[in-house]
Amino acid sequence: MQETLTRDGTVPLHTQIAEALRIKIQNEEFKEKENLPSERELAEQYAVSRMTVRQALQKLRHEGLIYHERGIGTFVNNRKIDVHTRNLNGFSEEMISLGLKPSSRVLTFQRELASDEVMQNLQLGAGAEVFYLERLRLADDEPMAFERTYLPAYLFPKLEEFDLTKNSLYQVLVENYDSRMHHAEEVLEAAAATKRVAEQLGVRTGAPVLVVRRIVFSESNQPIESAHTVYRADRYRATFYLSKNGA
Amino acid sequence: MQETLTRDGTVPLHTQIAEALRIKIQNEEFKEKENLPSERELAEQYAVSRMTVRQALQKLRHEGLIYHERGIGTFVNNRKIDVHTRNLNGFSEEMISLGLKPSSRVLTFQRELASDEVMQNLQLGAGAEVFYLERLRLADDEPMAFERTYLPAYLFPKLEEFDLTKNSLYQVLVENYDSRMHHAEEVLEAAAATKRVAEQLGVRTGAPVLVVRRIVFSESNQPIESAHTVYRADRYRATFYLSKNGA
DNA sequence: TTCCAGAAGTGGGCTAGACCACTAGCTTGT
DNA sequence: ACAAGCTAGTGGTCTAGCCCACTTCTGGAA
Repeated sequence: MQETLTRDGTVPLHTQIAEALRIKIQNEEFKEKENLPSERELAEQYAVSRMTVRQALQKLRHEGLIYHERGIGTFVNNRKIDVHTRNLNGFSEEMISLGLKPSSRVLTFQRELASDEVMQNLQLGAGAEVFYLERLRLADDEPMAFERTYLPAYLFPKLEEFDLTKNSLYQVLVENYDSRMHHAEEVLEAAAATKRVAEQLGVRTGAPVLVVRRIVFSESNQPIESAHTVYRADRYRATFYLSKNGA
Repeated sequence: MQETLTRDGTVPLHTQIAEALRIKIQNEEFKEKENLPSERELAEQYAVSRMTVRQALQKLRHEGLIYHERGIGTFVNNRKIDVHTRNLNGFSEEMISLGLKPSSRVLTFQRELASDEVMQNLQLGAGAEVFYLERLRLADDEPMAFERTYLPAYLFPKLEEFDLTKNSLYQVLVENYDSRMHHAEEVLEAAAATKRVAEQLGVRTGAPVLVVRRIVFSESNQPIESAHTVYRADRYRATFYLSKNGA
């Protein structure tokens, strides 16, 4: 049973193998035997070295899709479907994955001097300018969150020309500035809605809200965005997946 | 400059190398040149194969300590210190890492029939029994959180004999049942404090609180614990680190 | 029938090479 | 002075093996 891989060097073999296995896992093709073929079997099937197979498996293990048991084999992690694990996506992508229709109402969008807090978050020098974007985020046309976003102005020239009502901010950044987010720090806390936020969200003043502060970094660890999002507690909850050591 | 490793097979070489490099990074020994030696140099220094070095580096890269630039080299990620990233630790460990003194007041500790929700969370069958542990968690002798914990009774016989006022629950589980947590799912939401919780936490009824629901799994993906923790919003915030794809 | 030793199979670890794409700096020719 | 091309060095990928610790199964001895 020879599986075929593209060997023109455009896509690494271990990536192709990982993708192929990921699909088979999603289709539950291993469910009968409850486990994957051994590393040596896979190496033979794909006609690659065992090290390459191990590299592919490691990727899947890191994602929590599979786990190894020494001396026994490799197994599919049949944990309940990730209803929605919070990851490095923007609001739009997140709502879509939840089956909701995202939209935005831009309340403010201007270039301004960075405040001390923003300067520190974005690691900017004194006098640096930022884009300030204030949006009401809707899901199925109902208010879901109130968001304040700061972006270093020098990184995104002419950002003001884009329509952020329809487009995902992250999409604009990737497509027009080739700016990809790589990792982020988030701080979550509970708070009571202030008068202004309560009015926008359509809840009473003092109602509980979930506040998420997020700083997004590029691959070279440069801060790209600093955001402050206030979610309605009755409509939103954040799900995380935690793992030990990561190995 | 030959670095020495223990080669008796007790600790994998790549682990030793990763540890050695981690220490050097923390001591900022690479700061002058701003980068690490090349993989080939490291292989020579430690007298191992380059693949082994790469394995060590991959571990560090996963932790966000370093990053690679193709054709250039490997660099230390000089991001600000992780003040406190939420990870798979219990309350006690978390408070200690924050520099606070943890303690507990056990309000309830009994064996009981699992409710439907708990049954589902812990993947138990009908009629299964669980330990129910209700604790007020203190930091520096001030109320920080109100916690309800459920554990499958069949996994932890005689759990009732331990003093959970002084000891960390996770410590008891590891030391006495060899039960190690491997990963967890957490759901965070904001809420208003109920009367009972408010009294225990010493806040007014309706004050905002951060509710964390956590299910902890073993390495073989078996649910070990289901917890529901209500944190005072004015004393606690949760910090997470998010990364793309994990590669 | 029971028990135990061995064999076979598994993932974990490691080696000593190889070729590739990419970057930066140097050299050389204009 | 400048640009083009070369070269050395880097991480990315891959190979074809090897030994180890561990589990499970199986067949033979007690």
